This record gives sequence, structure tokens and C-alpha cells, in this order.
Amino acid sequence: MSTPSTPDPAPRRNRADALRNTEAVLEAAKAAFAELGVEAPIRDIAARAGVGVGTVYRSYPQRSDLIVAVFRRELQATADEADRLADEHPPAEALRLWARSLARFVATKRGFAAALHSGDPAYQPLPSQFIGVLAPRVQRILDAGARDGSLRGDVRAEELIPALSRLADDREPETGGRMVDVLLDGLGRS
Amino acid sequence: MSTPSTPDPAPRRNRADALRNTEAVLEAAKAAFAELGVEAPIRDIAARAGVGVGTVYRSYPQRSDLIVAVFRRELQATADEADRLADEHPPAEALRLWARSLARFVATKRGFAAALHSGDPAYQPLPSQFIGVLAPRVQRILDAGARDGSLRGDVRAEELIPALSRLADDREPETGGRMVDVLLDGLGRS
DNA sequence: GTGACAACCGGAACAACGTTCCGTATAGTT
DNA sequence: AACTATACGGAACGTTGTTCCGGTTGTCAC
Repeated sequence: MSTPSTPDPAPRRNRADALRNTEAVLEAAKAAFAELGVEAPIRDIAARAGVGVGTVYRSYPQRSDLIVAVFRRELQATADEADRLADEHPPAEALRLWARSLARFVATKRGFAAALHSGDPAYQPLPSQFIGVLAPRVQRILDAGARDGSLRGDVRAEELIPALSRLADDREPETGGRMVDVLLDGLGRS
Repeated sequence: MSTPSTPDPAPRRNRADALRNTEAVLEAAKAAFAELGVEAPIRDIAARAGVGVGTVYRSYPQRSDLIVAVFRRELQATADEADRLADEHPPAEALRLWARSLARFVATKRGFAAALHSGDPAYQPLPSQFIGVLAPRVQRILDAGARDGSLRGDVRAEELIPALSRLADDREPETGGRMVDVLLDGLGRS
């Protein structure tokens, strides 16, 4: 406010060791999530990364930050696939194919879907982070389907995605897949 | 093995104070579940009942025992309703009406559906207890629907009930209800 | 190279919870 | 009234999330 001399008030670059640690924690979390599910103990993640718990909390104040960081790449791939499928297939088929893609994503992330819907404050930002990325792409498919009459128009992506991820999160992947199919059958026609 | 004298080896009747306490814990748990959800702290339940935690564990070694005991009556009512609806309505309609009944049950038991599918060992007996009671009644409806062609025949009650309870367990009851309807639409026809 | 300081680190410390265990109290019987 | 199997209470232990602070270490200016 007072000194107009510094146009970019960014005070300092991040320290190199801090960046290294942030990366190490990310890798450790990825391994821990794969092995123990997304509710792996923070202490465990810290130990794998060779750092103290304080360091984990500094880089990722909320557990959801860590989850989002670990799965960002795969999440983005799933989102991109929605666009690709929308371009290459009619809406109803694109939606069905994309649902399988989502089911694969959910099935390989133990505890992810449960965390998504838990209501636990530690996971509170997760739904918006997760659905925020996916919903616009899926909504495009739903809109196209509503236009050509192949999909009913009264379900929004923001409610469909949680429903699909809930159904897909079954101990028996085959059962989860079948229930997803049934739900999509219910979306068919108008 | 050695002494054939005692045909009924039941050694002693339950003590009256123990019965009183078991009942007090049940009432306390009912209140705690309603207020805090099914993962209410055991200490909290014990305090409400005016009892030590050891007493809670003696009557209900697993948390799932407490949950089943608390909801047994309502669960039974929901199960009975399946029979009633099956007698009074055609299969597809009976199923839809029953699904609403299940949705109401789930919606008013905070955390119940999540516990049902959590995989947490503390809740491990819950699915069989819960689904074991409901499934036979619901299967009757599904079978009738498969016979008259109004419902597809490739979905079993054991997988439908978890799916419905997952969908119904939404922060927005209206959304949950709509997704349940969509799933049932998918079950329609063959 | 050296000094100084902000940034960062590690892990101790605290709180909440599930669960076990055992010395004490007591209901029911003799 | 005395006795004993039964049940009780809650201390104690292990695990987890989360905060906090004394000590350490990059980084920059000189």
C-alpha cells in the first residue's frame, strides 16, 4: 500500500528443499493410497517420505489436498475422455462408455468414493474439486442426448456423477458395473 | 462329556441389573445415533446410559450389534412392507413403492448406509444382518416381475438393495429419490 | 566466504477415540 | 448372614488427527 516501488510483491522464491519435500510427500501418498486406501495414516505417509508429520501438513493442510494432488492426472484423463467420447459417439453410447471409464477410476481407488460422500469435514472440498472438473464435460453429453431425444433431460451431471461413483464402488466390480448399466438404461429415452 | 447328569448346561439366569443396563444402553444408543449418526462415540453412549464403557462392550461386543439392535424394529417394518406391497400391487409398482420406503429408512439413519458399505471390520456383520432380512421379501417381488415381464430378471435383491441404499443416502433427499427412480426405470421391462 | 534472517523442518504434545483388563461391588443362592 | 459367580466402572493402552515451537538450513546481500 505505502511503497509503490515493488509491483510484484512476491517476497521470495520457494526453497528448494521445500519443493523436494512436497514432491516426496506426493509420491509417498500415492504409494500409501494404493496400498492402504485414501485414509492411510498421515504418519505413515510422512515416514514413507522420510519427513515429519508437520511437513506433510504444511504442504497439504487438508487430506483432500493430498488426494486431489495424487489423482489429478488420472482425473484429468477421465475428464478428457468425456470430450473424446462425445465427439466420436452418439450421446447415449458416449455416456455409457464414459461411465465405464469412471467405474474403472473409482474401482482402483480404495476408499475414494466413500470419502467423496462421507460428509467428513476433512474431505469437504473433495466433491467440488472432483465433480467440478468432470461435470461440465458430462453435461455436454447429457445436453446432446436431451436434444436428440436419446437421454432424458431431467438429470444433471452434478447428481449423475456421484450416483455413478456410488454404484461403481462395490466390492464386486462386476456387480457395480451391472448396476451402473441399469441406471443408464433408466436414463435412456426421454 | 464326562458327567451326563446335566441335560441343560445353562448355568445361571441373567442378572436383573445386567438386563436393565442392556436396555439402558439400547435406549442411549438410539438417542445418540439419532443425534450424532451411527458412529457416535461409545463413551458418549455409555455416559447417556449412566454406565461404564465396559458394560456397553459386554452387551454389544461389536458396534454392529448395537446398530442392529437399535434398528431391528424399523428394519422389520420395512421388510414386512415388502410383503404387503407385493400383495396389493403389480410387481413394478410394488418395487417402486418399497424403494421409497427403503429410502425413507436410509435417509433418517445418518451414516447407516455409509457403514453398510464401508468394509470397516467393526461393521462387517451389518450387510448380512440387514440384507438377509430384506432380500427374500424383495426377491419375491423381483421374481413376480420377471414372470409377468414387467421387470428385468438379471438383477438379484442382494445387489439391488445395496444399490438403492447407496443412491438414497444423499445429502439432498430429493436428488437421492430421483436417482432411485432412474435406477428403477432401468429395471423396467425386460 | 561470511553473516543474517526468513523459511522450513522434525517430532513432541495434546485431544479424541476404540478396545481391553482387572480390582471392586453386588445379585442371587444357600 | 455368608458366599460366589456375575457384572460393573473406568483406568490404561494403542492408534489416529492436528497443532505448535525450538532448532536447522537455504538463500541472499555484502
